[in-house]
Amino acid sequence: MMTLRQLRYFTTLATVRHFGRAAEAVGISQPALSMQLRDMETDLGGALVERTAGGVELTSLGSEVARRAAEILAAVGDLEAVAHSRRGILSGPVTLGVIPSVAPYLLPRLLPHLADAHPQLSLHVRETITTTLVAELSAGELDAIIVSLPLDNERLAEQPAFRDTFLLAAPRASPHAKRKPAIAELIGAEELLLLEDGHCLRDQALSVCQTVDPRRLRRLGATSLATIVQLVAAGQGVTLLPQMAVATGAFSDRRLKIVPFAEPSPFRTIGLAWRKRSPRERDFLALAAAVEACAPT
Amino acid sequence: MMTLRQLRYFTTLATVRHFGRAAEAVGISQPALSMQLRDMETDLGGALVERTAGGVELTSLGSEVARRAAEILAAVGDLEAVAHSRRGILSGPVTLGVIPSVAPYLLPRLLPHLADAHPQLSLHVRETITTTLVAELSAGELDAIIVSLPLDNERLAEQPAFRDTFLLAAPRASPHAKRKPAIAELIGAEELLLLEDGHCLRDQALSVCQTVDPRRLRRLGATSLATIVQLVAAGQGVTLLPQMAVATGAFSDRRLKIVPFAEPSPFRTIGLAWRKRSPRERDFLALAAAVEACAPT
DNA sequence: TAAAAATACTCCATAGGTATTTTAT
DNA sequence: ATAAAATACCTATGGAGTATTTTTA
Repeated sequence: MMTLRQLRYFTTLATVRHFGRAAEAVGISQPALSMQLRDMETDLGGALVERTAGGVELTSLGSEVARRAAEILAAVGDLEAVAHSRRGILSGPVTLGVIPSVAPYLLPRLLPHLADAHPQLSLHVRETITTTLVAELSAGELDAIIVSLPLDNERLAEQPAFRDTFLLAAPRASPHAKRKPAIAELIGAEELLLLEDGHCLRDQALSVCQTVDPRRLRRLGATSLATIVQLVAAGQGVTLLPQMAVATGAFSDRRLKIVPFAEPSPFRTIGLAWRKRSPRERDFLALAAAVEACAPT
Repeated sequence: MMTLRQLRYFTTLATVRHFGRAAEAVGISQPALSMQLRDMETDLGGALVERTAGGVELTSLGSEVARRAAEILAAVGDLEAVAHSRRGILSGPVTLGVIPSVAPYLLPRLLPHLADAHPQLSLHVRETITTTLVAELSAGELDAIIVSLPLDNERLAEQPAFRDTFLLAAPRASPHAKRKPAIAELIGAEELLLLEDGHCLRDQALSVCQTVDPRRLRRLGATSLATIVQLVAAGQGVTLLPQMAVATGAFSDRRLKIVPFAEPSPFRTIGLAWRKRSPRERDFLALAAAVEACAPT
């Protein structure tokens, strides 16, 4: 008789295509996974994978079964989710992804707030760039993500939480620090310091500074705003900071001047996204409201 | 962690609403079912049923979960079905329902034919009236049914197999036996002998003999054509027989005369029906073809 | 008090671990 | 020759059975 355990193991194997690594992924030994798969193949009356050196390939039956198994597991996940959400808003396990330019400034306020307002909520947070978050969200590894909206993804639902305006950070001695409001067009490509490729903040800053040629930027490989700001404070250039980062006071360096742009200020919209067919929409709307309440201003 | 076993047990409990009888239905003891349900409720974090004297009632969460569980189990059944059907056409287990006015004349030819042509097929046959068959088919207890078409059911797919014309069976001495072709309008309500209510053959015969007032029919409570024919042979009246029943030679009684009606002969269409979303359509089309090949003429 | 579900306990089937062998490139 | 999956064997978790108690109408 078919079991969900078998479906879980098999979908992992279908993704990883390697018995050993799939076993590790589901937290069992390789022989245990081999056994379960053998039982499943006996049950279904046909091979699901072709054993090759260097791993496994799915048979045509295997891909069909993998597709259906994924749907079934998603339906089971939804069933559990509805049940949990019935216990009250924002209770039960939620796995949340957050972009790096938001996480360090939002989470210190959001997490205590949620722990207080929703003690039944068990929140797991993962921090990485938008494209990875969207992939993991779509794959069901995350329940919701906090990113810059819109995502323009058919299968995801979105809820804006707050507007995050951009400010210019410049060394106190720099001509940019004297000028108020700041003028994006006066920023040179050689002085603009940005996070490495893949970070949405980089793309947003570039769309604000449209006169800057991305190819002429300095290659920094910086993965955190704190690093960039240290460079700015040391007089190495200027950067754009999201207001929420400034508001936390993390960058109150004496050597640094934070200057707003002219109205209408450039901004990005931070909000929540989740899979459209998720039965926990109510939870996610509540979560978005909590994010708005915790947004540093 | 949720298991399919729990879903299977719970959907049964949700149907029969009684721990003891649900346990019996799934073939385990009552305490075993209680345990599984308790685990499931712990898992989901809420009560699924309210324990009352005289049985159980579903909570609102319970009905939601039951609905989703049924869908999941159906999806699992489909997954298994596709897998089995990949092994070749008409292989694996198939549960087939057949109406009583067809079963005894079709099955003696169909079953050996299938056993020969599709040795991998494991066929379970159930015989009852159309309304019951449709209910069991919809509930997933049957995979396909052989009935008189059309059923006019949104969720079912149909495939006609053969045309079954009606013939008049009368005592050799009766005036009906002298007349050829037979004339439906000359049959009186007091002489027409039919199967009891619920049998589609009864309704079909009545639509052929539109001059007969159903309320004036004799109440026989007969559940088999053989019984009716015995009464006809004994001179108690006349009846309509499907050609397939006549063709098997089961009713070659000396005292009996079988007379065709004028062209175009009245007829019914016998065919197969199955759930539209079933992944075994290929199998059922093949089965319908086998039925056509085995139709007695 | 009678019917039904929950609890207590015992047993065994099976999922899973470790060690090893087989297989395929 | 090497990496990967299958097999062998052992352990332990948990599913299920019987007997019994608790609950509720």
